[in-house]
Amino acid sequence: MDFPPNPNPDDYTHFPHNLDISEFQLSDFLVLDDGEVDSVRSDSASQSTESHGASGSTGPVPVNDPHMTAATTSTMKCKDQRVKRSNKVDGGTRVAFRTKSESEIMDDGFKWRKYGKKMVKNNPNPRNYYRCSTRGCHVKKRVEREREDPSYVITTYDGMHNHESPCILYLNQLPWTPHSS
DNA sequence: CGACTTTGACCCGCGC
DNA sequence: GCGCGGGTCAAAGTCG
Repeated sequence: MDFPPNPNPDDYTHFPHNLDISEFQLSDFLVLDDGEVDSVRSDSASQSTESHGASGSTGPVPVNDPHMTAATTSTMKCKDQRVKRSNKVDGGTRVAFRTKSESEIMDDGFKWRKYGKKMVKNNPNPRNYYRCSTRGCHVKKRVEREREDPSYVITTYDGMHNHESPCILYLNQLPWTPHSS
């Protein structure tokens, strides 16, 4: 078995701890009007510390988002109509991360295959579509740069992985890892 | 040669 | 009903 993909050790030692990151659960606020978005996010923030980070990569982990801009919320609200259609995704779990990174490739330990690229309205930057390349796993993610500040990358995960990260599997095989017991 | 990326076409839901 | 826009498909090209 090959070493799991992690080509950007300088950018991320492990997803996504040392990033300037913000995250939110789209399913929580997409259906809301402008005025309600903040209150919901603030409410979600109270849960965030318990489930710190998303190193598990799959669970919804809403946090308060000091970086969230009006532009971001408007962009996300545009997705509302698509969400209604794509709610059939596995598990219905949808989590988005907003990270400050020069690279659009968020290495979260899983292996992704790109299946589409699209220019979206109100954003000069293309949106990329990825699907988990593990057989039987239908998790998808969208990656796009924020229009207002291209140094931020918005990554949206759809669905739950039905397998361990190749990273975890590899670590489990190592004799010194605590997972091996 | 298999896995992956690219990219134009197509499909579908929504608003007007 | 029609046009628009987002999401997906699939063929062709690329790479290791």
